[in-house]
Amino acid sequence: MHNSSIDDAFKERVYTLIGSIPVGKVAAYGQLAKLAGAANQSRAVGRLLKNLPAQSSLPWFRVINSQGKISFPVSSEKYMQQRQLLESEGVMFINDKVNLKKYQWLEDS
DNA sequence: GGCTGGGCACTAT
DNA sequence: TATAGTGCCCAGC
Repeated sequence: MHNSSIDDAFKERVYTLIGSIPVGKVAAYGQLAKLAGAANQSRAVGRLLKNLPAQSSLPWFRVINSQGKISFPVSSEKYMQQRQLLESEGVMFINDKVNLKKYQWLEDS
């Protein structure tokens, strides 16, 4: 309905998951939501990242959308910062997007 | 304190 | 590319 808030346990699980993404890999918002036990809450994941302190040690930049693209305007500062961090880890961009087949984090591997 | 409307770092057709 | 479905959150009443 209205006035809901992100469950604390869900939050914790998402943070833990993000911290578990290996260097050089990426994960989708929906993927994290599902792993955290709430399949339809991809949007909440995005909200969590937005509220994250800028100096947080969490690798928030390894979270992108299901199309393999960064969820910011291509010319924005945030976009370039995120892209640079990923490229510095060996994640390559082709036409502003990542090859998920190659770089998506598979929880089991 | 309760409701509503609108904005989003989303996804699936 | 566009549209619909979905959920979190904030600003005004």
